[in-house]
Amino acid sequence: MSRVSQAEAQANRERVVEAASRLFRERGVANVSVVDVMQAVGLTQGGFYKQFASKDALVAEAEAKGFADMLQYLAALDAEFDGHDAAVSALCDRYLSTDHRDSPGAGCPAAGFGGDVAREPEWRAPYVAGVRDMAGWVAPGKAGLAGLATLVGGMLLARATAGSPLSEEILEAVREAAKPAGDVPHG
Amino acid sequence: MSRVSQAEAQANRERVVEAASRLFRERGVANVSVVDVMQAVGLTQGGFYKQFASKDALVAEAEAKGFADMLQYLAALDAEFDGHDAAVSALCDRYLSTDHRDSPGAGCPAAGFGGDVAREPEWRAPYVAGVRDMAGWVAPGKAGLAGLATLVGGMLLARATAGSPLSEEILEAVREAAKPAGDVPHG
DNA sequence: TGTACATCAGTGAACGCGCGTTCACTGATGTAC
DNA sequence: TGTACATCAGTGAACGCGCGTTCACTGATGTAC
Repeated sequence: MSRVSQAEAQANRERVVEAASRLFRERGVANVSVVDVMQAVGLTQGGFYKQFASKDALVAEAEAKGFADMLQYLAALDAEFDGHDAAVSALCDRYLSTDHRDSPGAGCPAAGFGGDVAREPEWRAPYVAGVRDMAGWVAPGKAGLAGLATLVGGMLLARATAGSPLSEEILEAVREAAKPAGDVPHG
Repeated sequence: MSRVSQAEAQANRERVVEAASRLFRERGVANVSVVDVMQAVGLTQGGFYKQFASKDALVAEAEAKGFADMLQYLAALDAEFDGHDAAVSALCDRYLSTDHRDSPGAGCPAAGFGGDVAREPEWRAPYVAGVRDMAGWVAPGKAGLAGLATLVGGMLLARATAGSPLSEEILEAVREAAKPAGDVPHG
């Protein structure tokens, strides 16, 4: 295969960003190579630089894609539940689940990219925008920031202790603490 | 320099663990090489394997050292303040400070190692033990786990957004939410 | 206490390997006429 | 619509580099007598 159509090239580019967004969240940016990403979409490494200036540039796009997907998921929760409070409560349950803990590649970008972004100032712009958006959905102002911090911290601790009973204890404890007061259980 | 005394060798070994514990928290395990660690204590890379089986083995010791230092710090807080509740409240203020945000190498190991440990099952044993100890100090049972999650999540988000005003907003919001109810301000 | 020698912490060069990036090349796509 | 050719997405080999780890060597330490 050599040249492909412009539409196919654009689709390939998007698939690269999606694969990178997933792999970076699963293994961390430093543990995923350009070869890994390109192989994940069935291409060879050489073509990468026809689409991206550098691996760093891909990281920024992968973050933005992760947050865009997350916001879409949050909007879908609002559509699914009757009232925003119920949607927020449902997010707490789903966020602090073993499913989410064990699927970082498809999970929250604030948790999945946080460790890497904390160390690399160059990657912060999409992260800052994404955190503002997510926190704003959880609740206006400080309550949303604090609520998001609890969710993200709970997920980080649950993942870092996965395989020990402590991990499930953390999920349960944070689930109870994070849900809006006066909430009733739902399935 | 060639052979040194047994006491000096033991001291060198401890200095290596301390330097590794600091560097790993600052830059992440994957971004710190064995050469980096040995240079930080003024030794050459070859001698590393006289003291440690592998870089992985060093990670486990560096985690344990980080948590041991943290627990010592928490014990010192209890000695400094009048009553455990006051000590916990003081921890929230100091934990969620810009000083702590900007000093990951000397800061909380649950936050500093969390991102790496979440990805590497082999490194989890010291982390699980450390999180249990820290959470137990914050409060017994689920309240301690949830409280620690909020602190760790707040610090992760604050570090990943450092350089933006959002970072300080997060610290303030989580500080207010994390402190025990009915607490009075202190300096 | 003094001597002879075995031990081994630390040195520094080397190893194979995978990394991010570059580049000459390929050949279907897209375009000018 | 058909032809001629320029474009450029993707290939695959190569680059210099830093990684974790190994190893022959050094010489002061530690010990046996």
